Amino acid sequence: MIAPKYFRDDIDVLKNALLHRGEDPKIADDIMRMDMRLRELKKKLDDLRKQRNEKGKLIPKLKKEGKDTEELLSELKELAETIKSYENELETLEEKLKNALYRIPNIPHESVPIGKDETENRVISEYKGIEPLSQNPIPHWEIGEKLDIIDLKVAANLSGSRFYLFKNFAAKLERALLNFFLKENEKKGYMEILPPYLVKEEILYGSGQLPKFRDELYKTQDDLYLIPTAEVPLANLHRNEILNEDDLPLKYMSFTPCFRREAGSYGKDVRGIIRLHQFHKVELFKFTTPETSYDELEKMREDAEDLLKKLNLTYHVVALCTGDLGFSAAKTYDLEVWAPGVKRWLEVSSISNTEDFQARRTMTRFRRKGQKRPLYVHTLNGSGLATPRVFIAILETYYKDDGTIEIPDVLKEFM
RNA sequence: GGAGGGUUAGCCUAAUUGGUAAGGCACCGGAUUUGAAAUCCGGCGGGCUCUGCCCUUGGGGGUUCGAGUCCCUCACCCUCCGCCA
Repeated sequence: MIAPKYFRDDIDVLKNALLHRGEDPKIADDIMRMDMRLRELKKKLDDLRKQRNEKGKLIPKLKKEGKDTEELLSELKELAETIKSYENELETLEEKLKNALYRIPNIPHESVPIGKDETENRVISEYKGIEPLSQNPIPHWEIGEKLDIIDLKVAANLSGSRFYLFKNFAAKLERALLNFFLKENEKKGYMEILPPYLVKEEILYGSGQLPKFRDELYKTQDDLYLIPTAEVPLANLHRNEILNEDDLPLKYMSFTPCFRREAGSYGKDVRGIIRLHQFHKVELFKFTTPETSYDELEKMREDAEDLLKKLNLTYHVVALCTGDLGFSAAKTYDLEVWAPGVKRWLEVSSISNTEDFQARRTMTRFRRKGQKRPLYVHTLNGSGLATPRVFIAILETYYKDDGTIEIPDVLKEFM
């Protein structure tokens, strides 16, 4: 959530940010107008409440002295009604302002390239892994069928399209990958959290999925939502807390399934297991101070890259442009792995600094030594990493023409 | 699902028939000290346009001039019963 007070002097900063993201900048005017009226109302209410408190204290005093309180009581009754009506107006306005603010995306960092959509993203580095072991790499679904380890037909019978079912070697390889990720990340100081997979609505407001992306979420009859990523529970881990500066940065990771409705992606990635309603991911998450968050972003990117390097896979790093940036992010790197069978770059990690955007929504703060006022932390998230997309790259890269799959060395202990 | 008990600032604990949240511990800063302990002073929920004011007793609502206190409702925790991997 953005803070209106930062734009009081220069509303164009906000308008430009909205423009670069492809949003209507007009909403900025509405917000500043509401912000101004809100402050007026608060001031007015403060004064009225002060009057009420001061005069109310006189009542027991007058009674003790045996004096008549009737006149004062009727005055106070009127005052109470005035206060009530201002309170009603304030409440309505706060609701309206919050509603508007909840729908404003984060302000892009100055280093983010300006662009309208994903075509203007920038590839900033490329890592060359092992050459495909097959002369003529084939798509993972063909490998899966040949070896009888992926059964999309049964998955469709059980759950419909965009679900997968792994058998035997495939099931083991996916599990090995996830265990490998967890072990490597733990070495880098991320503490493992196993969170609930069902969360309350307000938790999704905190991380930024709601109110704008309701269509992407599965909701249960008890008004709990299936998490689309472990970022959701992790971002809310220290909700309403004031952390110690000495404890920062806090580094967490979670392995969870991720559930996404993928509404509006009909006809996209229909073959194979590239786009799914359920997949698995190890998520990395950090709570940092404002001045270290961009260094921590680079470190998190290196941590995620390290996993792909150890698997010896070809990948590149993409700096997202303003038009392709996610709602909560101020800056994002995508890691895309090369899948030689489908001949495509597949996004396996999206690493973002949300600055204080989520912290404002979740009220996650820290106190600096010797300072009274608590400050908002910065939060960062990134996959480290997601299956089965990494699985796809491994299958298509390590499949040999003799019909066997070589297992990367680092995975052997997990098989 | 049913019955009962509970929730006051990081923790612990008060608050006459309803009168405007009192203390303790811990922690932080300062004084004192060769240093430490002890002691003393100050701070120790949040916000603001900050000499001051407003809000804050699990959340929301109601009664009232005024609610920690009375009423309704929800959440969470504990105990027991039932069901259950």
